[in-house]
Amino acid sequence: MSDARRRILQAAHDLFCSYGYNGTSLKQITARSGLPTGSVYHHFPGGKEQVGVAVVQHFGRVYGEQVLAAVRAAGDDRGAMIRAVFDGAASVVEFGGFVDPCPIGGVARESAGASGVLADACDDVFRRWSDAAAEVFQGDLDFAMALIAALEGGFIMARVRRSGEPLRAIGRALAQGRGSS
Amino acid sequence: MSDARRRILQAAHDLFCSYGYNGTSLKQITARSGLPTGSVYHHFPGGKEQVGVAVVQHFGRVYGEQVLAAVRAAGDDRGAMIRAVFDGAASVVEFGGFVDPCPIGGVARESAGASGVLADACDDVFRRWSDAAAEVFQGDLDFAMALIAALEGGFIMARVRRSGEPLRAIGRALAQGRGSS
DNA sequence: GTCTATAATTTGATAGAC
DNA sequence: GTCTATCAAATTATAGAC
Repeated sequence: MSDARRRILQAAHDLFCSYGYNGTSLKQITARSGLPTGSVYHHFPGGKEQVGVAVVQHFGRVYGEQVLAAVRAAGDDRGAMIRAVFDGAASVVEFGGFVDPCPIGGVARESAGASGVLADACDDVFRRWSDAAAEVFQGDLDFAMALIAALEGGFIMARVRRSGEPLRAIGRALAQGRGSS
Repeated sequence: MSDARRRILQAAHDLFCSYGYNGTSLKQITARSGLPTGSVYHHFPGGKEQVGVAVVQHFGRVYGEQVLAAVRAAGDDRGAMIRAVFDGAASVVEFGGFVDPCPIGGVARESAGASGVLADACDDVFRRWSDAAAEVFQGDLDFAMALIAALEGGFIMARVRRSGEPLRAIGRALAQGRGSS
């Protein structure tokens, strides 16, 4: 991947995390990446929508690996795993000034009714995350999806409250009765 | 509440559910409500942001009552309650053509990094929902928040997949070990 | 591949007649 | 309270020099 492409994706990612997909303009992306409009359209002829798809695909993989690593690091105890993920998410949100730590959920909600290719890219990421998490949880795909959904919802609640506590509360609730240590 | 105000709120609600807050223009709201720009600014001098706050406050109350009624109707069995809520949500999403059944979560995510008054209105709604649900669940505020977060996340997953199944899967997972019938 | 200039449209919002 | 006309700014996208 070229340096220019990387800078565009990183800038778009950061802006989507703060303002969402529709709330971010192409001008903001060029300003933050330091590259002019022409370069963005050279690397992404499909314009903003193609940038969005690339952000979802690239960072969907990155965050999937990160969360999975955090889950595995927590060991065998399922309750401890859950607590570790949500407590970690709370810390990240608090430390980051209550910016969305991941752009996927926001892009998904904004694109669901408007852009088929963006929505499909988001669905694909959710499927990969769910399948990967299900492996850790002894094939329990239902619980894996519940975990991801609760994480996405928790990000929303934590951001508008400007507090990591909702995420920690959700982690406590989900760990309950799941072998929490 | 005047008829004009009601029509504006309903139009904005419907559009937010389909396209989100930033994805909806004032022109779309006037077209759908059948009222001109001047009327919108007469009833909402604060413009689009004030319309957004009013939508969140009004429909936050409406949907809070609806979900609470559904929860109570399911009876004493906590697992059955949870299943009823998520199965019901899945049906609503499927029947509605995979439009968001509630605009709050989307507005919350889009406003969190941009509009203080909108984010505060969303936080207020989440607090009311959580407190009301906690009463049903014997004061378990953690679990009430987890339920709401999972519902919000489930809406996102269901919409991009164009299927109610993610919501049903999440309901099964959360009901597990909670006295499901 | 990078950059500037600009086109065509849409945005939220205002003014003022009725 | 309703409605039309309009503004200034921002939007995505394109053309073409370098």
